[in-house]
Amino acid sequence: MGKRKQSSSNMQNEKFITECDLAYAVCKIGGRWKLLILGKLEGGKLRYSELRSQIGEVTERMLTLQLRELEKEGLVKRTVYAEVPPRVDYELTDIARELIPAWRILEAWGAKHRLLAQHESEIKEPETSLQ
Amino acid sequence: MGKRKQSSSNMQNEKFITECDLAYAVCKIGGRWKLLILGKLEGGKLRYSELRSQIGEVTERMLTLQLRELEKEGLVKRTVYAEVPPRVDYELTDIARELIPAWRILEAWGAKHRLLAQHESEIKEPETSLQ
DNA sequence: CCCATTACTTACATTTTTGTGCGTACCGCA
DNA sequence: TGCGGTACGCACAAAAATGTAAGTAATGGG
Repeated sequence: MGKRKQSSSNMQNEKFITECDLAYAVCKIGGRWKLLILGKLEGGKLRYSELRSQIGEVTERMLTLQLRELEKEGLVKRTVYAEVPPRVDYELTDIARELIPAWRILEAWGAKHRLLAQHESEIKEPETSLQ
Repeated sequence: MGKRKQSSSNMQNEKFITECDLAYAVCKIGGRWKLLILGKLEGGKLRYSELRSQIGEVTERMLTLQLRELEKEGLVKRTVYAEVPPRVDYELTDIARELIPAWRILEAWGAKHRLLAQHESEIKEPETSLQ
């Protein structure tokens, strides 16, 4: 999340991979906390502190980093009010909203297959099988 | 990609985050080479060596790791033939195919916004502006 | 016996991402 | 003058992902 080495193989490969439109898109939403943030913002504008408390586990540093990236990528809009104490709020851009249909599908898929996966693991691993 | 520390904050956070169905789903396809692999397999079965040569930049190690994960996640099916030299092929599972509609949307989004992003950067950075 | 082929392993190095803890500016209020 | 609240920034550390270079097994063919 800090600057990256432009010349590393890693970076070159990323460029190569994101020539695929699909990989490019997933890349934009692939950060650890990004989807959670975007999800919270679907309901409307939120301030930094609201996001922080709604997400709970996220640290301020991570929240800031992810918001900055989302902003750069054009998925969220950041608005700063010249007040003290400071007030900043974040909202989805139209570009982000275009992704919502895809989110819905992925969400449904996730819900379905997570349940299946849990079920399977229950079958495979009977709780502390004696003998 | 090696084993992960079950107790790390990182791991705990991942568990927390993937309680969100959407994040869970994206997590499954989020590896570096996964989407490229899945994309190639959309056209049908391919053997290991075919994938390797079609993707080009990927190393054998990475290809193997990503395929193993996709297999664990139930997105690809691996078939080994008892021959020498060995022959192994990979194909999408039904679970993976359920994701295709979402891929199409993301792909279209990626194509559209990548072009826009390129266009913007051309405006902002006139090619080696003299004076 | 030596070689080529395929689909991997393994050990190791590098790069990137994520997390921790603490510090900052601003101003109004007590 | 000291304190509290907001939205960060920074240095550092840990963990995870990715990349590099080499090696392996099995076996049919020369």
